[in-house]
Amino acid sequence: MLSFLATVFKAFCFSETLSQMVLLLVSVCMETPHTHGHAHSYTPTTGRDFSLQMDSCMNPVLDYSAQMERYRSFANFYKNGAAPFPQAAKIARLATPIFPSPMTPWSCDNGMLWGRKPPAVNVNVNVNGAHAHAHAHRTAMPRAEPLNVHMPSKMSADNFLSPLSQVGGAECMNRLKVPPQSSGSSGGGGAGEAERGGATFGGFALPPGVIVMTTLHSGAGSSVATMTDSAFQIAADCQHSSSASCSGSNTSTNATVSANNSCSGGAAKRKRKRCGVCAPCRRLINCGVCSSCRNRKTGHQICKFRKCEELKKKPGSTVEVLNGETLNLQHWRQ
DNA sequence: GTCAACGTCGTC
DNA sequence: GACGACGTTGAC
Repeated sequence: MLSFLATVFKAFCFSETLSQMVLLLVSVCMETPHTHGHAHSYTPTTGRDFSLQMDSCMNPVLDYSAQMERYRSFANFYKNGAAPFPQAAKIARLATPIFPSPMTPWSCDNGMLWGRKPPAVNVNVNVNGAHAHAHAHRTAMPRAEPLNVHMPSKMSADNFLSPLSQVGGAECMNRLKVPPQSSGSSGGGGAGEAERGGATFGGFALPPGVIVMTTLHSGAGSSVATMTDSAFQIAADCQHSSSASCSGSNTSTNATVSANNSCSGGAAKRKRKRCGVCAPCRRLINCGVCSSCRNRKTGHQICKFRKCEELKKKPGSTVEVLNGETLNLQHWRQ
């Protein structure tokens, strides 16, 4: 009987609505034990029985305050220097912001999310003054707003999933559906689509603010939470603005970009712009625990996990090709 | 003016 | 090379 109920519930969770799906996934992930060595108040269940898993899945959601306490304990743990901050691989696993709400899981001086519209992204990377069109038709990153901006106001106080829960499955899919990438978006389809088009989940795109979690239930009943690269980030807004090119754009943003970049030709050294398309650029959340985040006030540096891949390289060392791939010239010459 | 963040420099 | 501090730029 329990097995039957478990099966029914499992099917329900994975088919009814995305919200219920995410609820389950987040709950499972909350159960994922972490390895940074300090004790927490909750007791992870091993999942011998699915009904037990269900209990363990639901409790973290129901007991939201307890979960927030857990997150805060993480923050205090690292903030107090109780242990060296784990390296990147560990960060992705431990510091994954499984945020069940717009609330910040740990204190961060910038509130984890961008609070203002990012500056226009770099739409062309040039070498020797020659410009290349940005492959993505976007002139600026979409404004990253607190998640509850997009949600009904009552949501934050009650259930972070309620807005999604209030819609049926079909409507939910419609809401989540991101307009398909324009075929004219520089012809960069194929492998790069997922990268530019935001996170997808089970064949449908996810809107900004949805954290993608995937779980694998092994035959032994143990729940394993895995994450895609996009899981750590809030899916980027897929809305692309008008084509960004040095010659064709008539938007003010593009005009600015053009003026600020090589199209103006041999301008003095200027701040480079984030490419806006690499994975770090599309990440909207500051990790809150890296050195850049911790030293935000004095370091003036962007979160290490949001540092543009292009800006990490030395100026002039890369060239962007039309299909969106970036080639390292130094490597290219070898 | 405020704020985010790039560039640069000094230190380790 | 990594890191932190600071000046500065650019968007708002």
